[in-house]
Amino acid sequence: MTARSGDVPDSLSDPEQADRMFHALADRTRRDIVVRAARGDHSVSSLARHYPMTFAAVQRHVAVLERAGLVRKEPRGREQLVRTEAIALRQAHELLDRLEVQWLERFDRFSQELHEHNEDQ
Amino acid sequence: MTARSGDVPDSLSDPEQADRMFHALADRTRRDIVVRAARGDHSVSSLARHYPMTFAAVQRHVAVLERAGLVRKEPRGREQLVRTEAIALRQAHELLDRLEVQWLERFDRFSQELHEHNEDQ
DNA sequence: AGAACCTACAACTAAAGTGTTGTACGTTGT
DNA sequence: ACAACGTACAACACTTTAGTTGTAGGTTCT
Repeated sequence: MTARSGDVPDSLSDPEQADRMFHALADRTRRDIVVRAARGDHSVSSLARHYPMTFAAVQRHVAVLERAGLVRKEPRGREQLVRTEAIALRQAHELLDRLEVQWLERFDRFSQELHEHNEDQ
Repeated sequence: MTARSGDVPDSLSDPEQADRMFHALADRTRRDIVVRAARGDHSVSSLARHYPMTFAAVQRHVAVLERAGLVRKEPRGREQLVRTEAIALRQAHELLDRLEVQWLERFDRFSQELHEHNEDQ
């Protein structure tokens, strides 16, 4: 077995997973759900009460977050408790790191060249 | 004047700007453009040669990145040089930080409670 | 001037995202 | 058993997005 059930999808090596992750974060309601579900467990319907939309709409938002690996649902009697998956947020962090590192490398090259020019004077 | 021309939009306090930023990153081609434009300046058409789509399509991707504040176009003769805006990437970082911090706070409370339980034994 | 190149933008099609309502089914509690 | 609650999911309408092609205008170079 290469992956346990419940493992977080790998957004670092799978571009489509990265797509899903950033897309999931590109919505105000979904970001708010991530924050609430990070503070503590909430059922889908208790989450739904905070937003100006139907339960079904919030249910779909949670599904988007779940497919992105940002959130996990755990059945608890008749309700589903939603929990934020911290590992996925770290992955998003590392993805941004990679983009930023590229920039810094270029910045370093640039300032190095600048330095060499100054030495010529 | 409260904002200079060329300032990066504030994705931290403006939810719609955060939407634009994450949405811009939720596409493989656009992430790749960010990386290339971070390594060095590229015209839109030189960027376009790397992707299996028309120049117009890539031009639109650059426009999405530009509206998100992730990239900046600078006219250079007949071409437009695309440069990655590092500040915007930092803002995305900080947005993720906020989400993660919420989780860590909850984790701290949880481990604190756990600790108190252990002390009872 | 004229050819080649880069960009800007409108119009169009196809696909995906977001919300709604309605229906169905398991769970809880009286 | 029955009502109330929580969830799942399909069908539908509307909007947005991603790609295409076509047209037009400015720049570079001979």
